[in-house]
Amino acid sequence: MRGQHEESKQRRRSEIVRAAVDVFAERGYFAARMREVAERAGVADGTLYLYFKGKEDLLVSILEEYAEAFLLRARRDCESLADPRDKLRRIVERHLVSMQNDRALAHVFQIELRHTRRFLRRVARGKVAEYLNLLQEVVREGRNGGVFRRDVPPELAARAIFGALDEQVTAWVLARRPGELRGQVEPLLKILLAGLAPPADEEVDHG
Amino acid sequence: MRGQHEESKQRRRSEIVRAAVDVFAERGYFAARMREVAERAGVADGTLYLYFKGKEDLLVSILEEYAEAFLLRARRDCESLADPRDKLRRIVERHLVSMQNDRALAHVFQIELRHTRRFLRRVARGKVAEYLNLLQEVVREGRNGGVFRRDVPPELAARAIFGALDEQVTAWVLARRPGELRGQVEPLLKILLAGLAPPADEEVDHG
Amino acid sequence: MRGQHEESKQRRRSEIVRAAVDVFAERGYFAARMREVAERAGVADGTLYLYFKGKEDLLVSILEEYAEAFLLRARRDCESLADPRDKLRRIVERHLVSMQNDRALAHVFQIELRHTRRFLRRVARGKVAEYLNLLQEVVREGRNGGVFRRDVPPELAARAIFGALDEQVTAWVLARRPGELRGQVEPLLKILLAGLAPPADEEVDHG
Amino acid sequence: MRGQHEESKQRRRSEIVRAAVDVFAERGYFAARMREVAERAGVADGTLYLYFKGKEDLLVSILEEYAEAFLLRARRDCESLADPRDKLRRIVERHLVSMQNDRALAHVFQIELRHTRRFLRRVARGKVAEYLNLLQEVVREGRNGGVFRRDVPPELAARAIFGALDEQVTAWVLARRPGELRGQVEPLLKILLAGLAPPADEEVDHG
DNA sequence: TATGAATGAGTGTTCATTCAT
DNA sequence: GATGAATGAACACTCATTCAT
Repeated sequence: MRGQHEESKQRRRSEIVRAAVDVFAERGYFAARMREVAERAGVADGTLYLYFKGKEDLLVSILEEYAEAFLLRARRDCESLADPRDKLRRIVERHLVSMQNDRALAHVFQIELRHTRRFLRRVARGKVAEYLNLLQEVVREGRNGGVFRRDVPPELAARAIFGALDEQVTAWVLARRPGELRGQVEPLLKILLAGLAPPADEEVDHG
Repeated sequence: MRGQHEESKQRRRSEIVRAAVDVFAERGYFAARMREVAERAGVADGTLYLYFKGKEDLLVSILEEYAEAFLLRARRDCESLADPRDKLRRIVERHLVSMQNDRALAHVFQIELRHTRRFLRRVARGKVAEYLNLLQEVVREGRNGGVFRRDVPPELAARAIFGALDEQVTAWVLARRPGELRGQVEPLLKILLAGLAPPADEEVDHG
Repeated sequence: MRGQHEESKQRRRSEIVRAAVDVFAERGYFAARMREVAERAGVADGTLYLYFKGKEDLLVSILEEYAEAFLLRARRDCESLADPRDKLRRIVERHLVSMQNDRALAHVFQIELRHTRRFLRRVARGKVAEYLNLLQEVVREGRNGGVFRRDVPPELAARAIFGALDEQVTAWVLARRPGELRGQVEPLLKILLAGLAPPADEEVDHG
Repeated sequence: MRGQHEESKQRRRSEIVRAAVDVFAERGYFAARMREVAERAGVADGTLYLYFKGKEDLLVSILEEYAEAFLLRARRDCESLADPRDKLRRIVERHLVSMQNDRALAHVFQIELRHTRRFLRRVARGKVAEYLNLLQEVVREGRNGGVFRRDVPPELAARAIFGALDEQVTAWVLARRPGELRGQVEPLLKILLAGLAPPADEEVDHG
């Protein structure tokens, strides 16, 4: 049957992507060997090329498979919540918890995906751009709703939020004895929400 | 004279480091060829190895030469100012302006220096750690002085500040049509200072 | 079929070893280029490394492939003969004739295999040691049988035999107009057999 | 004064040659660095080239300085003795004792001087050829005097003598726990003299 | 589809030698 | 003569990718 076939193909693809995450996290992208990915996935060298164009495509696929899923969940979260501050809260929480739940993946996201300018510009930042757009949207909503300040450009605010989050994760990934990421949700939110809150003297739009 | 000799040696070293910054920024660290660095610096291939152990040492030296200078200036700034909020303002300003003034260097800092976990952990993050320590110190002072909030760990706050700054620079480096980094100083400071300000309900230490 | 596969693999391996013998003999080990060996064997550069660890392993393999075969034949010869003098005669004959039949190989044996102390000690001399052991065994037998002198240590005698043989081959290999090695069998044997014969005044063991 | 100057120049030259012997013996010719030779001799890198054409010339000079001296002494020995058997005895003794007295030099002679065919043919074997000529001369005298056999070509006999000697030294140089070379003089002579003695049935020339 | 043997492009680094001082 | 900083040619090996089976 066709469907079954498709499904098994998809499953193998995912297995290979997972193997790549683990190998890239262990060895680093450049030191990682396609052969090792193949071995870990339980297939022959050549089989990798039936599913992926090459080594870089494998990296891209990691990003697509996992970042896409993350973005999807984040967008759904936002749809299900009304207050932009709640949306932000949920995003921060999901971001940190997701990373904590899969350290190998976090490693790949924080380090391996940032290798070359070309890659960064064309691929990785594409997903980051989507993420930044989502954050920007939330910020914009908050501005319009009067719960976030209007005196900073939403793009800048979105980048600040992402950067603050991103750096917590990077530090955690590189730490020899990593602590808890989840525990950083609340303190980080305090800073971000206070930082985004309208200043006392800000004129409010009284529709 | 010995001093003159030492001096000319140091000058040549710096010329090579500069050539490396430019080549690494243009091609990326891995795609960069030592030969190209040598040509750009106006020396023979082998001469590079009289001044540096190898390609990676060249990367490390970039970090050391420029990051060290940046840190030194940042520390001096802090010493010359009393209010932690002013210190933060000056650091943010210096960070963004320094990067804007040397885009090739910014490129190397934001992208090329993050290549491998080993390198990141052992070398690049060493300097970041120093920077984070400086930020942490400022935050701590602010807490003690009652101008910054006490309900978030200073390490986390420092990472949030650094991350927010870092992401602005990365976006600027990757942008096809980069705008002004300097113009982001004030809006970013608004967010950071508001985010760090003591909440209205925080108990204040009245010495 | 598995056997066929193994067989073809073995054949290719031998072809590469042969190519290496010829190239090493022509250019010398250090001046020889792996690329040239590959070309001569009709394979790609990288293929060499599927069969051998590297350039030195190729040298070792020459020794193993050919010296092993020589030693095997020499041992069989000895087993098939009773009189130690006949054994010696056969060894000398085989040694000189083998070399004469493959001058490129002789070149590699006499010169290229002696390059570095480390190599000599660990590898080449291992085979020489086996050869010396065989010669020693023959000498010892001759002593016990009363046909060889007892007043010299068998190890020394074995080395003298080997050295005398070896030097004939070296001279032949280096000669611009090499003569016949085979013709040296009889005169050399005269010296060796007379040199090893028990002296007139030696006490004989009358079982 | 000119003579003094020449003398000091000659002394420095010898110091460098000695340094080369030691470094080549320790590291092997190829692994040896000119810089190390210079350091050991207490001169700057460039100074080596005031005394020698290059690395290979240094090797040649070792041969010339030491082999020449050896040959000279050997020739004098022969002149001072009448009986060819005594000459052979003295040569064997000198050969083994000289080597034993300078193991580093022996190492260079037995191994490092045999590196490349070109070198071997043009240089090293030149000295060996002189040595072989001397041995041949002794053998020829012995033949004429009726004390050595006539049924083997003197060249072959000379090579057999040299080879037998040479192999004792090589084994000693490569031995991890080298014994005494001097002790091998007598047993080796027994074999050689017996091997060269006229066979019982040989017709004797009664001039 | 899957295999895995074969391919071959690509480069950092060493070190003998030179030569301006 | 002596120095030693500078030169630049030279090459084994890896590994992502292909393709005949």
